[in-house]
Amino acid sequence: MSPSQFFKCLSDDTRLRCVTLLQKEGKLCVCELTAALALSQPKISRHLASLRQYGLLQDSREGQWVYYQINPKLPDWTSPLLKNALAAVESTELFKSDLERLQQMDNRPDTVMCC
Amino acid sequence: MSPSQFFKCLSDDTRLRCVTLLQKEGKLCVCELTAALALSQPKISRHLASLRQYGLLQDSREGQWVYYQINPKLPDWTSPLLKNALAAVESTELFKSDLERLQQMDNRPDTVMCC
DNA sequence: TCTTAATATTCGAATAAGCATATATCAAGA
DNA sequence: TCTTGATATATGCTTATTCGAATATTAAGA
Repeated sequence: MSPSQFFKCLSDDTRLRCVTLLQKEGKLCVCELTAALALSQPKISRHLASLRQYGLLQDSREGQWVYYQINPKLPDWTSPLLKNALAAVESTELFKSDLERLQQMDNRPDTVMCC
Repeated sequence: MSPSQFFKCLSDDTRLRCVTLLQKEGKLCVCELTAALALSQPKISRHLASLRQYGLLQDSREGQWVYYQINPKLPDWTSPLLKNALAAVESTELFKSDLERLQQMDNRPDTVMCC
């Protein structure tokens, strides 16, 4: 992935919010991201797919759920950018609402499926 | 400027190369950027105008020449990101060529106009 | 197998981006 | 004022992006 492609991944609010949440939470499934961002499922899914195609995210299926996380095999130059992007987005109202909706979500798969 | 708008500014190769050169050189006029990137003048000018409209760049006319530089009044969260972007782009072949063409440019206004 | 929840994909439409070419503006100097 | 070099903008076109709505797929459980 080239630098400009990396920035293109973060150039859309929906994608940037997903990537930021994933940095903060580690691993989230599509329904959690859908609830957190309060957007339609196809919209979230489409953006996650494009982030995966660029190599920024990695997906893994666990039963019914598909989890996404930041691809651990990204080139070195991306880490500081991701870290500073997180810092920039974290303080926005938009992102605070995302986090709040995520925490207040009912039936989060992690808590339901355990053991 | 929102974070996603900031990233959109850097999501195009032409714009990213301009911003990177400007970070490295401080201040360049349109003809220098045109020579460095080896692209058409209208193309460069259009992208510079959009970077200016987003507030990422600042322009200043000095006689015939219009100089562009990184806007010194950017929000704080942009500085580390710009620094990271510079580091990421600097090592690319594309950018090395840009720098080389700039250094080998004839009649650079800075050198010609002095005193 | 039937159903349901989760996720992905397709389709068509609207909008935005990007480009090359041509032309306009602006400043300096003859 | 005329010309020239530097820069900006307009035009017409093509391609990308984004979206909502509908539909397909997948996995789990009854």
